[in-house]
Amino acid sequence: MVSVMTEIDIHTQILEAAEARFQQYGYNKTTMAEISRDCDMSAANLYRYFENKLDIAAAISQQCLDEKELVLASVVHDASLSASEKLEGFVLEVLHYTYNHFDVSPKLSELVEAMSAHRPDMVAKHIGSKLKLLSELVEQGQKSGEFQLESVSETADGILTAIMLFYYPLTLKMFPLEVLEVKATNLCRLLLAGLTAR
Amino acid sequence: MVSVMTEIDIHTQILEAAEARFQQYGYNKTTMAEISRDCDMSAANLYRYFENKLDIAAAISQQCLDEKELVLASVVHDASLSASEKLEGFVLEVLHYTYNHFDVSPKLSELVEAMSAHRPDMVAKHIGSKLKLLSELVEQGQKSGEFQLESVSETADGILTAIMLFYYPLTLKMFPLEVLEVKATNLCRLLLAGLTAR
DNA sequence: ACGCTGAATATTCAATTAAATATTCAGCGT
DNA sequence: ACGCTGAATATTTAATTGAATATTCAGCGT
Repeated sequence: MVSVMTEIDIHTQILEAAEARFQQYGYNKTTMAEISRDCDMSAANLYRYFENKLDIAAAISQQCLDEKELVLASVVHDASLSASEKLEGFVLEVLHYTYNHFDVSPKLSELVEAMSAHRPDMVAKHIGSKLKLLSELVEQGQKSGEFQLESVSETADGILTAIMLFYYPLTLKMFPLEVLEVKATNLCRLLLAGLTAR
Repeated sequence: MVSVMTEIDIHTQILEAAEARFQQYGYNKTTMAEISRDCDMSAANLYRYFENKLDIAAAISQQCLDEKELVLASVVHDASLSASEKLEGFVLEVLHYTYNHFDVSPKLSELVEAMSAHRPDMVAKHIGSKLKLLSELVEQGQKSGEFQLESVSETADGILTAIMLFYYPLTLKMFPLEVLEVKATNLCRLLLAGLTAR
């Protein structure tokens, strides 16, 4: 039992050390030796807890995505918001989350690159989660009579397609945040005009 | 007069030779020597007609964008289409145009990269043109009573934001064409639901 | 036996240099 | 003088190799 506890601790210890390094120096520039040193162990010992460096990055990235999904879920499940407010909150949350991530610690984009290249399933799963959340949101709006639409899944897919722009760092660097916020707001108004029952 | 004619011919001769090379081997791999050889002249002589290699690429890219804008304009100005049909045509045209470009001759993406990196104004101008076309489309729909909306410019901006996805080669390679077409259709339905007067 | 390490090996990265290419220019033929 | 070229120069790309890093593994201490 004690050994199990210890293993879990070491896992998280490694992840925390690695995350700090990735954040400050980026995925590519941090070495297994540095991570192991931060944990007072040999580099070889890291491999008793993770298959390889990419798996460490994947675990950290997964935490990140889980956290993001949690934030978005809290918007979708916030009982104090109307469906329209939820949609706008969802879109702005996506924009701000992505924007802050690449503004505060641009080094983390290396993690995105690595996962996109070597763990495409993870990215696909995340997209699926967001699609599910949007479906919930749309269905709630429909059930409450606030929205009026033909197909929940097609509508959710359409919304996700429309907000894809806010996931691309390239685009996000083309405009200042205020402009992006205006674009997000314009887009929401457009979408809501079609969804809202009249 | 004869010399002027000749100069124009040489210009187009160079552009055609370069375009063929760029299409087959890509921008990066074609050399000024090869282009000049195709035109039966020295490499030095190319510089009497274009400042540098990038300018040749820019001229070709501009032709390409002009052509694309012409196609989109023909959709917007097609009197036989309703405003809704124009919007759907516009979106599908963008999708197909981009898709075919990178499917038929993926090497041309090197031109896009080069222009994005070194001629950002060109890209911005093209976005502006599309925004103008969408504004026309929206305004026509409003004038005819088919659409009902608050602001033409904000609506056009929202639509352009929503269809940005269809400009990114990365995204286009994530899904097969049929899936993209479904996404485009879903998106159009969503947008039109909000625009169409009821 | 378990959890770890140091040293060995395999892979990746980075600095160096050689080669290819872009660009310039003095001067040739008309 | 005009339109062009070959050769010279500047810049970029590609190949090489040495160093750094990831990964493996035999074996040590408990």
